[in-house]
Amino acid sequence: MRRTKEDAELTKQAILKAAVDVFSERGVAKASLEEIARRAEVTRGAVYWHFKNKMEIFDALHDSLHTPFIERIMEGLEAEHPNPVGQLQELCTNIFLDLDRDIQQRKALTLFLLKCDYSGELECRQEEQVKAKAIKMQAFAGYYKRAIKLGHIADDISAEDYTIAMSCFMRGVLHEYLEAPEEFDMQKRAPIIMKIYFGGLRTPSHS
Amino acid sequence: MRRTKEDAELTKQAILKAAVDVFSERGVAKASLEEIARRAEVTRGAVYWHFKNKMEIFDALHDSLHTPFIERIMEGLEAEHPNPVGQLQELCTNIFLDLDRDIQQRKALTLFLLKCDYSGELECRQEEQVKAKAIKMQAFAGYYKRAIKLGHIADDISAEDYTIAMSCFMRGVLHEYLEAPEEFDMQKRAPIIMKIYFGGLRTPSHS
DNA sequence: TTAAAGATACGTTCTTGTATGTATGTTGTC
DNA sequence: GACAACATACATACAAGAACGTATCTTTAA
Repeated sequence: MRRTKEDAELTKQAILKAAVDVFSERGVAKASLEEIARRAEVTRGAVYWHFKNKMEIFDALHDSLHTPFIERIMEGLEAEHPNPVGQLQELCTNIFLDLDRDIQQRKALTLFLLKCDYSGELECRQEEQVKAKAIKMQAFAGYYKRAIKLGHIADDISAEDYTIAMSCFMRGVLHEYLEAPEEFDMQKRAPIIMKIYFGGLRTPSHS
Repeated sequence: MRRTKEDAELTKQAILKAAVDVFSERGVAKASLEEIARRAEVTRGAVYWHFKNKMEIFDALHDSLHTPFIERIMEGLEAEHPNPVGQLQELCTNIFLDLDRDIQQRKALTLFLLKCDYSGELECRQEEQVKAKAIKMQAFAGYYKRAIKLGHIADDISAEDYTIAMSCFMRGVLHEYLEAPEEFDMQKRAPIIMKIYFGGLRTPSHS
């Protein structure tokens, strides 16, 4: 038994770690607190001590794993770059290369994208996602606006549409990759498919 | 009570229709057969008469809705076209425009992509998906091979990579759209984002 | 000693699968 | 074409298990 505050924190982290595994294997809906507790080598009593219910565990995971991922994306966009499209391409490539190396982060993202549906109880969570997404989209759009102004990309399409298209592409890559990471060979493929996507955007004089 | 063969078929269809709704609202995992029966205005007895269990209902839905969708994609690719990339662009655009008009099909696709996770019992189903996908990818790759041979697109990238990139893009569009169909405005947006993606692929002399 | 940290025990709800009942169609036979 | 014999198409009832949430111990750090 763990009784110090530090040990209690360890227990909590063990529960969260076990939750990631069980959620991943069974899917969030069919995961039972009993199995999570067993994997963390505690009883359900400990789980209920640290968390109100399954959703609160999910929330805790979301905050500790998904949110940082989004923030990291934002972060990379802060510096003003002379070649916005090139910067986006590089950023996106690196995001996927890094993701391919970080198993823990990959597990978490798989969870949020593939292993749960946001209907019913989790519906409320989606609103926050929408809000966070709007901010992200705005940041991206800023870069496309600059690219248009600089004449790097065609100006008969709005920055918003460029952003949406890119967002779709990124999301699709994420899904295809996470569904079968071993077969995707991200290290080799990321630079290529990013080149296919972003390389095509530039006007002939700037490619 | 319905007793003739025709009426029994109506009952079965009613159950399937109800299942789509309940699956969509609760998610596949948390949907109960009791609720499906209630919506179809029958009892669980009827459900168990027509289907062995929840998974068999899911399979029936999958066969009746997802498979035709895939076949339709394949179909459009049979005719040999002088401008493969243009044909792909048109096909993809039309797929999304049609999907935006067909609520029933949209509901079903939402189900398979957003409302269920394929871990646990549904895992076996994924193998079929993988097989079907391989066939689809091969068909698509054929078109890119032709485009490369015709000099329409850069030849320093393989047809397979072009296909994967496209597949990612399409999937991303699907997800982004299905997550909030009302806000996406597919009718206006589909031609634009397809132009962004496919327009960029062509070599300067062929755009 | 007292309150945090967790184990144990219990009651309840939900869902599933199956067993059984029953009214209605269907088919073959004379 | 009518009626027995059977199959269909459900409804109802029941048993069993899983999972949940809570209430009640137990132990130990502070």
